[in-house]
Amino acid sequence: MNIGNASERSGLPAKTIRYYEDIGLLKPDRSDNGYRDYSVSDVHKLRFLQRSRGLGFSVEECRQLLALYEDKDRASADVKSMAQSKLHEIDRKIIELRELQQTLNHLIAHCHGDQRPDCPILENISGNS
Amino acid sequence: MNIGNASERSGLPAKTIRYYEDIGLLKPDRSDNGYRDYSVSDVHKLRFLQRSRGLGFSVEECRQLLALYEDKDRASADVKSMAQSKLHEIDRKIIELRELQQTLNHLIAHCHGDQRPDCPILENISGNS
DNA sequence: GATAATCTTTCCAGTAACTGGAAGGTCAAG
DNA sequence: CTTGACCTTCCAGTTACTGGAAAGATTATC
Repeated sequence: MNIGNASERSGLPAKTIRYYEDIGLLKPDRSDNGYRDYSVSDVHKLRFLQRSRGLGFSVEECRQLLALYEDKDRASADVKSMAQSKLHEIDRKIIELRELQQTLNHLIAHCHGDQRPDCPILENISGNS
Repeated sequence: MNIGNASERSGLPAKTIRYYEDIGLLKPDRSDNGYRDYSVSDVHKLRFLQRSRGLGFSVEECRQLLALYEDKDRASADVKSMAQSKLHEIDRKIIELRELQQTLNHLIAHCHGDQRPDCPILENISGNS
């Protein structure tokens, strides 16, 4: 499939997809006309990149995560410990998102334009867990 | 408090804190010696920035969220709808993180170095919800 | 079959959000 | 009063895109 189609399915702009190829995150086939030809598996990788980038993982982290399910010859222990550490990171991110959510909920519930100078939200907004 | 202290408490490097000042996210006082002097409220903002940046919100989104609890004169409806839309974004992010988590769990459970070329993880990694 | 619209290609420059390093001023300890 | 750990500004470099030009390929319309 062409890049436009891959872009639509992955949610990433074509520009970004080409950039990801430049930095070696994937290597799609080329059609006879020179156009990039993306497989279903390529699209899965792109979609994966789209998500994890949007959730605060760096490109290098994404590269590792992609390698994780591509390097089939890797030792099981390696793979597991890598995935495990990312799982912990994700746990932490979910907790932080919940705290952010609480903060915004407090904001909605308690501050309707009439709050005092030292609104308690200020104490909460930094996530005092 | 000096920038080093603010850096420690917020989890942001001093460089980044100065950069955030450059782009107008906060304006700490200055001591007589010219050193930046951060208030507790400044540190809350920095901590807030540290978190939301790490969770995939852009600097401009963070600027809006900061404005949201600083602009005390704003119409309540404005504030609420803004916070509300961010809440929805956060909901979506939490769901995406859970899906990422599932993907990694499957990876750990099913792929210990002996998977076939078309590992089912590939289907899952893109989050087919 | 010409032509126009809509792809696609590469390349190069610009932006966003930092990050590192130099050159120099300030401060607290010994 | 000097040493070391701070702090300052400024300028250059990096990461991760993003926009635009110039040109070739494909598809739609006349």
